[in-house]
Amino acid sequence: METRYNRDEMAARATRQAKPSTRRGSMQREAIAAYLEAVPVHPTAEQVLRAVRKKIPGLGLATVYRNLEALVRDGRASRTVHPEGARYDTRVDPHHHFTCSGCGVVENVEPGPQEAAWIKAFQRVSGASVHRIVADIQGLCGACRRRQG
Amino acid sequence: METRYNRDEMAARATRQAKPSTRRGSMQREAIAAYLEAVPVHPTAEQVLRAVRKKIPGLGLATVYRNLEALVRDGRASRTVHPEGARYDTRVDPHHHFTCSGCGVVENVEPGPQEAAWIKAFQRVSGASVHRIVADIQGLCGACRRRQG
DNA sequence: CGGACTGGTGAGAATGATTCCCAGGTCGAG
DNA sequence: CTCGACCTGGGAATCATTCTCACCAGTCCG
Repeated sequence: METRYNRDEMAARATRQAKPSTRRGSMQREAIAAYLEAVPVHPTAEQVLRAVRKKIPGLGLATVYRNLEALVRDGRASRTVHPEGARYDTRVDPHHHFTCSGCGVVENVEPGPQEAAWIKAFQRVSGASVHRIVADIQGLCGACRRRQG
Repeated sequence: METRYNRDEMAARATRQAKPSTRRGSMQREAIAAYLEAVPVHPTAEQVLRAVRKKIPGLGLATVYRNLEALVRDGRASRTVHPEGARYDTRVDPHHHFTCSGCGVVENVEPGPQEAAWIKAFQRVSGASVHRIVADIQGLCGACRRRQG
């Protein structure tokens, strides 16, 4: 209950968008998308909630999940499963992830040059068709490596 | 309560194992390990429970999780996170997974030949050290491809 | 033999992430 | 202004996983 929309924000969003007839997204959704784009880490839903609540104090967790799911469905974000909860990301083109087992940070990694050939060979041998490939590289980032051993 | 150990099974296990003094594992653990090794799919904990209960009817879910965790800790199995629950596997050497989005089956994929060079380049550029790399290839397996489109 | 100890067990409670449900609020069209 | 489509926040519900606990089998020590 008590939705308390912010008129100014809504107006600003409407201005930003080209189409006034079909209302797409909401202040909450755009705030979530903006946060995702602004932040280099790959946050969990909980992290998104905490961060966006600074802009929209009443924000609910269900709304965060709902909008993250919508962003993924619309191709504006991608979701990656991780041992400790799903991570979200605005990059939707093919890329991989590096996870530091020291500090838990997740960074993007560019695809390798020979990956396509490997996939092609796999498709030929197995008879399967490949839609996408996601690699998770696990290790210690430079900072953690220096700090630890 | 009511543990109801099966004497014959316990004896058989003891005979199978070389060391009689240090008791390692239990009938339940060995049954779980045997199932994992026998099955080509990458089962979830729930699937393991259902299958091994045919041998050990009273088996509890907590025991399955406990022993899967122990097997992973001892390097006898590996665990992979997946959008729908964790999957377990007796292969512990470097390899990747193919997931069919049609039937949900998970198959092993051998590492590509140029993977090592790619990792080496990544380590050089990022300053990180890599422990392991797990790729998940998503697509349609041959059977689902023929059945669908 | 007998009793303390260890390690494993099954049941059910607890947890944590995610989704569902619902009674609203907001906006645009008519 | 009213209607309807869409979206919201909160709390209940769900689901996988972990924790807690009373208990039991085998071992060690006397």
